[in-house]
Amino acid sequence: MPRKPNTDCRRAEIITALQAVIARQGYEKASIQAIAKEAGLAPGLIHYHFKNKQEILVLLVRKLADYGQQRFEQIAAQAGSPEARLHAYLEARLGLGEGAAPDAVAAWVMIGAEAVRQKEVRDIYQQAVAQELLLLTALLGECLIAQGSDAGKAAELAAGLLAMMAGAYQLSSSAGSVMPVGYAAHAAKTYARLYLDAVPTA
Amino acid sequence: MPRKPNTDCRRAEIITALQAVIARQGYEKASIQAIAKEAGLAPGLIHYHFKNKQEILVLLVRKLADYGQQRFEQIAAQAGSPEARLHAYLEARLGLGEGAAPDAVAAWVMIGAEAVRQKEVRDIYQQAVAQELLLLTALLGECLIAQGSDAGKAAELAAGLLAMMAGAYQLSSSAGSVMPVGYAAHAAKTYARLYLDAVPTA
Amino acid sequence: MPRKPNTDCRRAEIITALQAVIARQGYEKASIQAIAKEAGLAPGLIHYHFKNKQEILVLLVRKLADYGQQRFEQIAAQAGSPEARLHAYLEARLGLGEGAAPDAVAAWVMIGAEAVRQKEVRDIYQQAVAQELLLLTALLGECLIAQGSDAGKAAELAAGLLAMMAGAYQLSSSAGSVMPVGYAAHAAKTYARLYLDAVPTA
Amino acid sequence: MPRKPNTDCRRAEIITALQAVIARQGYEKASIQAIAKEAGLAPGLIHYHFKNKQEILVLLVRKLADYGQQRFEQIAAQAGSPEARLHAYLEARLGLGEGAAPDAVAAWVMIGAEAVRQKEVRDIYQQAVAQELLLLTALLGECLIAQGSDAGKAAELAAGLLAMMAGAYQLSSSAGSVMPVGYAAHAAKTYARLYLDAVPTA
DNA sequence: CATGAATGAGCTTTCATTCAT
DNA sequence: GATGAATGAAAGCTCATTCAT
Repeated sequence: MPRKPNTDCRRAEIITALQAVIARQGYEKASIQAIAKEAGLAPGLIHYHFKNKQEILVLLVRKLADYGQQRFEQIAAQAGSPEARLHAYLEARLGLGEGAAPDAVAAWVMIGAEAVRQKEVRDIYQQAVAQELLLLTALLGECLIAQGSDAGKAAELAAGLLAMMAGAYQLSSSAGSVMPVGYAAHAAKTYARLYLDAVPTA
Repeated sequence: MPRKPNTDCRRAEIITALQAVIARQGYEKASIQAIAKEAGLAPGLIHYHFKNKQEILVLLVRKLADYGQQRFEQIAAQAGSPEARLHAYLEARLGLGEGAAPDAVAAWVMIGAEAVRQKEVRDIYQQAVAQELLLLTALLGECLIAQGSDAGKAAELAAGLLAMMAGAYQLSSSAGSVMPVGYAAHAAKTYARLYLDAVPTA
Repeated sequence: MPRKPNTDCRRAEIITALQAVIARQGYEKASIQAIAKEAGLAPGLIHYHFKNKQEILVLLVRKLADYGQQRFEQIAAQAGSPEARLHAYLEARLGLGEGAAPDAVAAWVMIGAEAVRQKEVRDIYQQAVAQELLLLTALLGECLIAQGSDAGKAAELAAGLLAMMAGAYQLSSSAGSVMPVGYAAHAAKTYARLYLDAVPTA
Repeated sequence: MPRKPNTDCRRAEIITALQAVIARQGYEKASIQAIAKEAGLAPGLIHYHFKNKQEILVLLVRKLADYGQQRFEQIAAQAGSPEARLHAYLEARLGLGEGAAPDAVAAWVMIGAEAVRQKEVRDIYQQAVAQELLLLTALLGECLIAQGSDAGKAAELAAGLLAMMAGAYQLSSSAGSVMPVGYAAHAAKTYARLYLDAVPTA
């Protein structure tokens, strides 16, 4: 009587545990022991399910990147004007950045640092950034078209907004107490609004 | 004939070496061996000049924070309109962020991640962020007053700009190749310009 | 099939190994390598079973103190006169001090030196000394009462005997060859006998 | 104009500094840096005056042993009865052991532990112990002869008294607070008095 | 699948000793 | 004589990884 395989769920548990530990400790200090403890598993089991620590990290990066992507798809699927979608997007990203899922945000910040030194992480991280940039550009492009403007300026604004988002994540994790409360979503919306308004209609 | 102390210069060398290594490897992977090699010194000498690794980090954080502060003071000392000073400031910060001193920028990004997990680093980091926020707020306040507006909105804009700057640093270090070239300084100036223009004159 | 834990026995082995090494080398020179070698284990395993070296020491001190306590209880449980118990006690302590368990004696001497500089060791050591003093005082008190004297003088004699015992341990470990053979148990018994006889009966 | 050599006084300063540090820290933890700091000298100077750390230790052991010897000679030089000399001796040794020169006593205790593991130290330590034993035996022999008894029993009593003294030193350094105040000199005198009285006159 | 003991490399840190000045 | 920088070998400790059970 073979056991029912539970590999998939164990793997997910372990990845989630790494997310929690990495958010507190960073990747280097996220020891296998600590991950196992967080997941409530025996240390030896980690290497049964994963070849090595790096593999868990890679899958966590993918998971977090996909999570953002899914959120966008939900938003995109929503009915409503381009501008409504943009607001929903920024709210989803930056409302979250300020307390909603500090775990995921801090983990993402740590991964950003890890991306500086590990090519494998950097590749996935850059892919996620590029994708996000594309999505945001598309979203802004729709807004511009909806107001009868040329969509060409969307890329520039998207880059600025993405930087603002990345910075808001970083600062909320490391210096949240010295920043104004809840500034980020509002600042991003204002920036977008002013910028879009400034693009001349065709 | 007593030997002439050279501690100050050695300490500076070691701090600079840590900056270089931390920019490539992060703090955890910046081993004493690696720092010593970077500085061209024997490993044991590091601990002759510093109590421990943490002390070097703390001094590096201070040095980088002071560096930014000094740059601002140079700018502030320059003659010119508030707006000219603002532009000079953003150029100094973000021109730098895009290639001028990648070493310092990457080190600062790594330190931001370290700040998430180490209280001692976090405290200094937050102090630096708070200081930067004050400077930027003051700078923007002058701009608003110069155009006959109320300075009250300066803090909000300052927070948004600071986030954009932090994000630009982060992305330039970890995903520079997927971002548009030289977007950051321009995006920040545009954001500031549009925002300031939108504040009604008294 | 979970693996059966063997931590308790491994810990005991390691503590015993420390006792052997400390008896030869003292605590500072009892390196983890040396302890591991003595126990026939890999060095890394020591820190799997113990948080740090200090923890092993503390447990060794406790073990040795308890060992003395148990010996006393065996003696106290024996039938016989107070004086017989006293003789058995001194024989147990000082016969031991002169060859019976040189390992434990030398380790105890080294621990006494360590107690001078480490508060944590000192606390346990003092507790053991205080306990021994109480036991000896009680034992002597019974002797005095048995001969119809006041038990008040017991404390003074107990202190003197304890010092003689501690000194005999010290000298047997560091200068055994220059002391008369087997003097200690006899000297202690003589001291006790003369002292007790000198206390007036009520 | 040649400098006046101050080697002898420097060496004495360094030896005294080792005594102070060893009393607090033990020999292993008495680093050259710590000794130099205690003596108010530059670290490099230590090895100018001494071949190595061991040499300082050896000289300290000699110094402490000689110190005891000198004290005895002063006593021996005093006029008075053998018994008066014995009392003066015990007072000198054990009054000292209970607070008068805790520095020297603690250092001696540490050296006793070091003697267990270092042959070179052990040799000097044993020599000092043997010498002390001889002195004490002689002193007690005089007392016995003065009372018309045979001096043969002196050695046995001397050994017991020496152990009591060594133990009093050990306990005053490591567990002074749990022992009765000032017990040692009195206990030793009582022990000697009772023992001497019990030896039959010829 | 699961457990937890075991291994050994690598880290930070301490320190006796040497040596240029 | 004197200074203090410099060296390199060890120490304690952490940890990814392996493996017997």
